[in-house]
Amino acid sequence: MKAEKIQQLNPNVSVDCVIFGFDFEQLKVLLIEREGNFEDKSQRLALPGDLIFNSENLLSAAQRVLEELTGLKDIFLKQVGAFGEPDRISKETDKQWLRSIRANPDARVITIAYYSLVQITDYAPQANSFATSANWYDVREIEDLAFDHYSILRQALDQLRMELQSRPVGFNLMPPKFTLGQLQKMYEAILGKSLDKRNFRRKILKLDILAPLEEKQQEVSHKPAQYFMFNEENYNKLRESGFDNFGF
Amino acid sequence: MKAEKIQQLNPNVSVDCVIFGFDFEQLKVLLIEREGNFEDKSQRLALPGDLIFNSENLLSAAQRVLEELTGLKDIFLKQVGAFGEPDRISKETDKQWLRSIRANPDARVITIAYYSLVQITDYAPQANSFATSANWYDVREIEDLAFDHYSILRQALDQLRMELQSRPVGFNLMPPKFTLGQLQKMYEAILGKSLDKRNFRRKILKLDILAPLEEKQQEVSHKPAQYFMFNEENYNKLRESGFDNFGF
DNA sequence: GCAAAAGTGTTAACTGTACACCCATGA
DNA sequence: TCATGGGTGTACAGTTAACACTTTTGC
Repeated sequence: MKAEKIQQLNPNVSVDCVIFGFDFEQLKVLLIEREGNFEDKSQRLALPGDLIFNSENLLSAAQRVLEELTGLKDIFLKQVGAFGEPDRISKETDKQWLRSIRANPDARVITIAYYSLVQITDYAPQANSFATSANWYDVREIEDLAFDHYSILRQALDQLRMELQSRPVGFNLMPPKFTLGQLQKMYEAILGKSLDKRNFRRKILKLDILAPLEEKQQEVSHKPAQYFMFNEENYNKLRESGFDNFGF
Repeated sequence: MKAEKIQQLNPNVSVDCVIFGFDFEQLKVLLIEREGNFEDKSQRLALPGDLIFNSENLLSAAQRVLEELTGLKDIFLKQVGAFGEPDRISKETDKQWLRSIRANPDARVITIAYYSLVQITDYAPQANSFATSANWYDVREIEDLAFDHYSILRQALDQLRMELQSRPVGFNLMPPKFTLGQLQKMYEAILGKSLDKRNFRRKILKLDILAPLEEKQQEVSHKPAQYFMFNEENYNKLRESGFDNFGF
């Protein structure tokens, strides 16, 4: 590191990132595995997060920490909210772990959570810093996490579901070309319920944000599906304005 | 103050409260006026807010601070989010003011904003602490505030509008008995647009959360309106579940 | 009798939802 | 030929949105 102005960590404020991905089957979330002895595997897993520097804003801090811990760069993050019960760090294993990495392990910390959606295939997370690994986990299979991260995850998921009903956000999870069946599976994975195929297609197509490609699926053992891509212009327009009624 | 355990202020985390009220005409917000010399009146006005204690959770801190500054007690608050650009305290008048009241006036502060809705008639705000007065201001007339409070206010208002379309939240702003005309005015004040009377009534009544009273308006120089009150049971049910489609 | 807000229905367009069969492909 | 997911249309119910006149009261 060059002799830049000293980056001073703020002992009381951290950021945590809830990064969702989709593998055409299930909704996934990116978690880091921490060093140390944890009886329960769930306690070893945590959202990528760390203290902020005094000189950076919250969003940049979240982006920096995300990159440091997982290698993911330039991710669009959206704030979920602030979390910070005084007894947030009540689990003994978490206390021990903090003592091993922090200058001021007993400080009251409030954390600002952010969430994002990425295409899993675009990012190969790589652990750095105090994470021993960074991996995708099926959201449905997570029952607890370190600190209060489980409740942060739940709330981020709630917010994602809400957002999905008013904006075409979820499309971030899709690769550049995709089939309507894949898109529907994404909606189903996020909302946690199955949808009617015909109604889904009609509704999605009416938004006028998809453009069909010439290309079709190949080497699938069923009728090959049409590929689609986004009509970027209309897509962005709709992202800003939102739609009034888009409940499934 | 008794010899309780020492309450230690956290120098880096504050809370701010956006309290909305309705006077049957306009949407109001509760602001405190600060001591000191401010060229611009808008810079004298601020949201009620202050640093948190290390021992209290964020919500309790917001409730405590609100009571200290305005006398309002037991208000249900809802989190808007965290705000905290490093240059949040960029205005010279704000810096000076902080030096006059804070032990550590140059610390980086991030603030967690909360909002609420109250019946103006129920609360007579009384200034305390460093507020010289606490008063209701017409939201439409506010063009700027101290610190970054103006953008916090805008965001709280956006959230209130969104909430209003999915839950019967706004009803908190009404007194125990009210007319449908008054209720409609509240919706119009919050949403900032006028609504069709017949459609409004039909929609609201179908929610089945209002109960007509025997009583009618008196001494009004037009046809007296029926008074209504809430059907508490159905109202609470609907508050929890929300409604799918309630756009105006 | 006039001003002011209350109260009241209908229609047309649109939206949501439920539902079943044939098609193209690889194995 | 079978298994798999792709692709398609219709009918009914419910919801939205636009719109105008009569009523009751105080002055």
